Amino acid sequence: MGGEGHHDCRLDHCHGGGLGEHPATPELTNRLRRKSRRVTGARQAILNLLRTQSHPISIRGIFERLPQGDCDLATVYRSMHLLEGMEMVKRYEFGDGVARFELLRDGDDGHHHHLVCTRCASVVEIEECGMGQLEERMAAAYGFAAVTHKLEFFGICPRCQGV
Amino acid sequence: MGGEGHHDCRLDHCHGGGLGEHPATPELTNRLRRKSRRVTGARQAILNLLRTQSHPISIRGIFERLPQGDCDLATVYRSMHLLEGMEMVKRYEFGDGVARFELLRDGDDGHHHHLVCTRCASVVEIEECGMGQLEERMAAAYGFAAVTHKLEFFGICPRCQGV
DNA sequence: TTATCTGCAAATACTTTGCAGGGAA
DNA sequence: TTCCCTGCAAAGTATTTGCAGATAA
Repeated sequence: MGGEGHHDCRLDHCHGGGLGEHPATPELTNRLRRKSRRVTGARQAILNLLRTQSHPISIRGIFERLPQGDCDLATVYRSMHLLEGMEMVKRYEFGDGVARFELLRDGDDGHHHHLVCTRCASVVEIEECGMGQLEERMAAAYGFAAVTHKLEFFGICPRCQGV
Repeated sequence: MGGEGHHDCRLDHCHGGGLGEHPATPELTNRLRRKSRRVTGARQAILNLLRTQSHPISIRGIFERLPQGDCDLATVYRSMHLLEGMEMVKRYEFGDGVARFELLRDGDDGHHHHLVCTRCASVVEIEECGMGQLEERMAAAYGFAAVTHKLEFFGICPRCQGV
C-alpha cells in the first residue's frame, strides 16, 4: 500500500511550542478524568491531533505530526492502547501491517467502514452497512455470542485511474 | 488473539524424512509448471501441508508443522509470496498482526469469510456473503474501480462461552 | 505525597533481503 | 548448463517493555 496521504498541516496543531500549549477540549479530557486517568500534555496533544483528522491515522503518522516530535513514540503507542481500551478511539487494519486509529465521538460506537485506494491509500468514509441481520444470523447458526464484524472496501480511486 | 489451535498431526505429512518424500498432487505442481516456476521440495511440502488445513494458517504455523523444520522460515515467506501472486493461496488478516493463508482450488477465487473466536481463535468458514451489489454501489457512488472487500466476523464460540 | 506517566533504550515479533552455494529443467 | 531457488545471516519495520526520573492530582 502507498503512503499516508498528505500532511494536512492545520494551524491549530502546527504552531510549534511545548505540549502544554495544546489543551484538548473539555469533552475529551473529561472522558479521561471520568475514568481517573491523568490528563497529560502528551494525551492532550494526541487527542487534539486526532480531532483534526478525517480519516484513520497510523501511530507513526501521529508521532510525526506532533509538534517537533517531542512526544516519544513509545508514549504514542501506550496512549493509543489506553484510548482504545477506553473506547475513545477505534482501531482499523487495512492489511498493510499498520494499525490506524480514529477518534470516537462520545456515545458513538464508531461503526462505519472505509473504501481504501490500493494505489494511493486515499480513504472514503462509508456510513452504509446493513450487516446487523447478518451478524444475528451468524450468532444463531453457529452459536457464537457477541458477534461483530470488520468490513473494508478496496479499489482504485478516480484520481489513480487517470494516471 | 490466542494460539494457533491444535497441531492436527495428520500422518500424511508428519512421517518425517526429507522434503523429497512429500510430492504434492499433480493438480498443484502443474499450476507451478504452467507459470514456469520450479517444483521444489520446499514448495511441494508447503502445498501438501496447506492441502490438509481446513482454516487459514500462519507462516510460522506452516514452518512449525513442516517435517523437522528443515525448510527455512525465509523460504516459507518467499513461497507464500509467490503462491499469493499466482493466486494459488489467499491471504487473510484477522487483526492480530499475523497473516494467514488458505489454499485456493483451481478456478476458485476463494471468496468467502470467517467467523473467528476472539478468545480461542477457532474459526468457522462462512460461505454466504451477498455483498456484490454493495461493491457495485461503492464503485458507482465514489468512482472507484475494481472494488473488492474484506469482511470477517468475530465473536465468542460456544465452547468459550461455557468457560 | 503518591500513583501514574514519560523518555530512553533494549527487546520482541513479523517480514524482507543480500549473497553464495545447490538444484530443477 | 543455466537460472531459479534455498539456507543463512543480517537488516527493516511495527510494537512492547523495564526502569528511573518527571508529573498530575
